[in-house]
Amino acid sequence: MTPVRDAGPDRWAGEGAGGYGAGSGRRTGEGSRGAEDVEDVEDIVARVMRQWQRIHPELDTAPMAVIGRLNRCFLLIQQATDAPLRRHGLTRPEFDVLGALRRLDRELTPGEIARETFASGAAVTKRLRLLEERGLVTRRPDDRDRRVSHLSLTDEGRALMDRILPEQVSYDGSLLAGLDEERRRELADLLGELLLRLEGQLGAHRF
Amino acid sequence: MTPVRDAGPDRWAGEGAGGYGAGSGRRTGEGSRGAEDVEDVEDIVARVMRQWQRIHPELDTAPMAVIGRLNRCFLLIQQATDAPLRRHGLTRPEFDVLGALRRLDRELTPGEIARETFASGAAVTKRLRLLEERGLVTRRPDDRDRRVSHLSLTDEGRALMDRILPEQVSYDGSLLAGLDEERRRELADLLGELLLRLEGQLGAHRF
DNA sequence: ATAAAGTGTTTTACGGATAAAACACTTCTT
DNA sequence: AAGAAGTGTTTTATCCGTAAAACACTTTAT
Repeated sequence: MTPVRDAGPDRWAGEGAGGYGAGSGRRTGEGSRGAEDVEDVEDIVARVMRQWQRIHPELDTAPMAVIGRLNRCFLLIQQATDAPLRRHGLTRPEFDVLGALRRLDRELTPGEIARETFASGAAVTKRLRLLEERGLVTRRPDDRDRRVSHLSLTDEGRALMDRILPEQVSYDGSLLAGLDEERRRELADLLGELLLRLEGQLGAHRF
Repeated sequence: MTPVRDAGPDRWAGEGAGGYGAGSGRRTGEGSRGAEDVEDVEDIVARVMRQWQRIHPELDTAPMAVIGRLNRCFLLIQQATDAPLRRHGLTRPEFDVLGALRRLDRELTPGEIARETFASGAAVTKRLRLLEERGLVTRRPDDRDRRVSHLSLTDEGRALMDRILPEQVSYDGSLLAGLDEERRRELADLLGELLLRLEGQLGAHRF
């Protein structure tokens, strides 16, 4: 299972540089030789930072080094990981819904699913309709409160999820293959710290 | 300039957990005390990993620690940084177009802008129309090849960009405020390494 | 008991992005 | 000098997500 592109006529990347414009894919090096570890190759974000530095020499572009790269990594990873999902006929948001139902391993209301997957109620309504039509989830009315219903995976939905998840995780692992064990751990830790801070600052309004 | 939420009736986060479902914002700790550094608070991704571990004890969830957090950080940051842009009447993709024109500091064709901002040609066409109508960019026909035109910033467009960019960068800096200098550098380095590998694997088809 | 307020979900209107097709040229080939 | 291929850009049809409104209740207050 090798990470390959998804292709598509007009499109190639996942839309939106996200950061400060990102850059073209053209590499700096000349004739591409074997796997000679050149070590002075520049990633897209470094190139963009250099461009900005030239225009605004007084500007401290340091934040781009983190945020820009985060954006760009996300976009590349997102694009890569969407492909295997699509092969199973699922979009990522749909996968997220099924995933929430599977990992919490109980019935969920549409509202709970929305909160769990960080989606709007409206979006969840639509996804559930589709997933229900495809026989992956079922709905059971609440008998106390007739506004709400309880959703759960069908046997087929659960089977699909149990088939896809390990694939997806190991595919993700292959994307990280370039980094050794130690660095992956460091990266995970640093991102975890950042995430915790961000949740504190930005996610404060969720409770 | 404090990082605040964007609000919006139905919505709150930026849609799409991106990863393996992410989790609700409910913190694990009990009564929220002062700023006592509890240190054993769990981020959303850790919670989700724990949930999966319970369902599939044999599954190696390690990749989620990186990819899931990357996704989640991206989403939170994206949501946060879009707000100041919107206050200037710009969407992020529009900002990316203006940014490309500013930092490359020369005329660009629609195709070049598309490659530079990782957008589809169709999307760029629309954005350029809007930006042109707003007087932020101008179009000059090529006189060799009548298919192409050359775009550049108007004085107003350049002024806007020069006003916004430092704001945006320092805003981004404030999002990273939780991490000390050393960790920011480490994070930038690790992400840079990852990005380079990803570009090699996934971006191979761009040249 | 009834009205007012609140909550959970769905519907509607609309904007933005995409894939594919259509255009409008330019550049090769013979 | 045509005709065929290729290239850069725009248009079209369609999908998907959101914000806001609408529903369909339940709960609270009087």
